[in-house]
Amino acid sequence: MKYEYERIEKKWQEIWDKNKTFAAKNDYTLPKFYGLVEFPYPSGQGLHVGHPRSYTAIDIVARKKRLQGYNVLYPMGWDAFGLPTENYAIKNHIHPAKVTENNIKNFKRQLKSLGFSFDWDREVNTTDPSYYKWTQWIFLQLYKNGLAYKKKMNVNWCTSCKCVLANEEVVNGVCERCGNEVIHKEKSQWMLKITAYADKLLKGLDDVDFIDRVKTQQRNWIGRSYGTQVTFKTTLGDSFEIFTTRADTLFGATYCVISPEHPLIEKWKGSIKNAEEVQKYREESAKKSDFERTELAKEKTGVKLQGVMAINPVNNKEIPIFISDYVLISYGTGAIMAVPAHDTRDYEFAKKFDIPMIEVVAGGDITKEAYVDCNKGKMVNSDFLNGLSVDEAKSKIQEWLTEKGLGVKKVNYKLRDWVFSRQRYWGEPIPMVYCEKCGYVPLDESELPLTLPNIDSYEPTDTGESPLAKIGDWVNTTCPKCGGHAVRETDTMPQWAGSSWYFLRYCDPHNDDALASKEALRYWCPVDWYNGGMEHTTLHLLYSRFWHQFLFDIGVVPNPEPYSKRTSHGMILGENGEKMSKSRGNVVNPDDIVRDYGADTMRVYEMFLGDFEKAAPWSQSSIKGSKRFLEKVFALTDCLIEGDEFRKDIESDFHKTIKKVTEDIENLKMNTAIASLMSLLNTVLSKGNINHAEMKAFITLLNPFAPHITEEIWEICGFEGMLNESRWPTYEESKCVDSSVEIAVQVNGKIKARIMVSADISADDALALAKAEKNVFEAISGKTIIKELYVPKRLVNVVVK
RNA sequence: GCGGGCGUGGCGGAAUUGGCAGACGCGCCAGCCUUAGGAGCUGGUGUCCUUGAUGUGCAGGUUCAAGUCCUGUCGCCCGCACCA
Repeated sequence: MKYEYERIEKKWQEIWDKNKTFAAKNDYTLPKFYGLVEFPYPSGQGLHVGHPRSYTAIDIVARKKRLQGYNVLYPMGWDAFGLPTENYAIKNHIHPAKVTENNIKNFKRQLKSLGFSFDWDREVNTTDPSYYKWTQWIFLQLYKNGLAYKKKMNVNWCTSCKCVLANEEVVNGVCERCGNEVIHKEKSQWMLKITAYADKLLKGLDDVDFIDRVKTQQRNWIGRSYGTQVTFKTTLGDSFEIFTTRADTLFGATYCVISPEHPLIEKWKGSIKNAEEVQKYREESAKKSDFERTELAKEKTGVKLQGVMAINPVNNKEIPIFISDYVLISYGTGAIMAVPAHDTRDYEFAKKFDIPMIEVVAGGDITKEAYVDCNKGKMVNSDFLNGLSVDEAKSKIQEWLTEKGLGVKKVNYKLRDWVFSRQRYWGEPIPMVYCEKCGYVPLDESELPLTLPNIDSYEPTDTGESPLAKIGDWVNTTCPKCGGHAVRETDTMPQWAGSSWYFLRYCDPHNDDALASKEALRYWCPVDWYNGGMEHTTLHLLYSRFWHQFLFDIGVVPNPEPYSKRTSHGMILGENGEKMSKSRGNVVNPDDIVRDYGADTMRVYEMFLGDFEKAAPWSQSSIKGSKRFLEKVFALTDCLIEGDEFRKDIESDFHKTIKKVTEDIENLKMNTAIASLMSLLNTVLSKGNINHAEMKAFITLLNPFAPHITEEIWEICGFEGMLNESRWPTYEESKCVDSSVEIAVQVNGKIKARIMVSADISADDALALAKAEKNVFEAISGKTIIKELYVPKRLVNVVVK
């Protein structure tokens, strides 16, 4: 019989749709499994072959779990707010809502054509007012708990999107989305106080099963460091604070540096003799974009302040103060003490400005370079610290500073608060109004959702105001507090808002009274397994953990952490090994693959093409291998024979494969799971036929990977019911071993022979058999045996001299 | 610079975690079938000269035994990037 994938796949997709085969049950007594993949942004380009890599992998897990008796929730939805849609809408004069609707339709068709077992009854859409009502509700809770605030600040401004970006959205000084220049602009923005959760976000990582690189990346991003905040007095009679992790080197501090944005400069204006020069430097660094600033990072610049000196608290020596943009206003106190002998940046700066150095840790050669990694050295030139190790000196100086009230222990983070407002149309309106009398006032929860007004023109403005600002009817409103005139906030939320909690909505997607019922959340949360891209580690993944921990703190969700387990897939590259992109012309369209090879082949191929976690190039010729495999599997229906048990001679092959596939799926080793199924198929084919028991086991194991063809074979064979209602096969450990095995015989570690022995042979017998082999006998005769080893089921090694 | 990861046939990749390197697939070669093959089937396929040597980026080391562990070194990828 010919393998007609097109007919078979269409047939089963319709049956699954009609029967709602994969709808999660609302029976909260069953053991549950919640598998999650990142819901896509429905772009105009349609599905990328990268999407199915992640979706197929968790689909395989979900389908296996169902066969193992779990109540499985495997949902799908649309992260549909966002700039590309808005830009497309502007260009083509179609409303973004309409563009979104069309794109979703196309995405949904594509996803369905791949046979994913999503529960389509729970589909969510972040642009649906009944959904973003709850996104806005969460924002109000954040506001009421002091975690949302408005602040005038220097923000990242994308010159092309005409919109503010979060720090996480600026990549190498350019806009993450469009690649255009990002500059600094002073604007008043809504901020979310993610820094208040820095410690919780770090601590939570200890309790979850995330792959290490995700944990490490989040830890580095949060960037906690322990140090000391030290007070430096100045010759003007005032003082300022610096932050250092190396208080032990205080005696080596020969100057201080403050950031160009530091408020002290304004304060000292009257006393600074070179005010003009200083002002010029400040203006220059303000003009620099992030990109320029990092580019120029190699050569240090700065200006010495004339007329004010800092006083080193440990020895009361006067040292100069510089301003330089290598000190960031956003980290620590925006001021540092510089120890050129033991810090490479300070060293470089001191060389350029000819500032003296004092070695305070012996062991390096400071005429050549800064001695930074000096844990082995002893303190010198440091008065009461002399002779101590660095660690000893750290605690001693800390004690001393505390006693004199000159320095306190301090923890600093690299993490910044989250810039939450965007000056664009296609996002959730922020449910706040501004009243002249009352200031910012939150909308009453009963007013939610605050829907986006339907307008004709949503072009961004050059002034940096949201397009919503132009709609008088919408903007002008009354103050919920005093009833007087007020104006609405016209900025919208960033795309990350809707995706920060979507997995909660899947639990109970049609609830009008809450983001989801308590019962549903208690049953389904946390997500048991979440797979997604590494690129979201410090964006979506971190943001959603923050929101979730907050929702836990206010009693909305039952667990502090949203995801028990997080894995990540590698990218699928173009055939030439480069990233797939339109401009490189190496894009593969999933529709073409489904049409030419079938969904099952596509699924098997994407799982077989390499290590799941690593990037792998697409290979059009390799797909054929997966197609051939499925064709051979289908042809098994022509050689089916009776038999309700595995035949003895191939029984262990089946048990071993069941074990391997079962374990490999849990470890995302889909490539080796498929390889073992291919091997088993080859074994069966060499026998010439397959019996009922063997067929059932084989196609059940293959079902999660290739669901359509296996369901069809089940029907052709006349097995009872449907495959998706059957059970995952089990194995017996005792039957996974062969009774006799081939072992290698080595003499001095070199292979001389291979012999068949029974699996439970004794060491003595194995050695005796081995030494009787001709090659072995010749190699050892006349020599002294020093050592004899037998590694059960592996090898024998005879060591001679 | 810091952090994470990786180097195995012509290619994608396996290797029970120290125990027969190259599973499985692609490609390639030969044969069969065919008017034909970008189809199918069978067999072969790390390298080198036949015997049997050799082989996991390179150089050392530990061990009866190293792709796997240790030291050094070279190269590549990802993330962060003046975080004091």
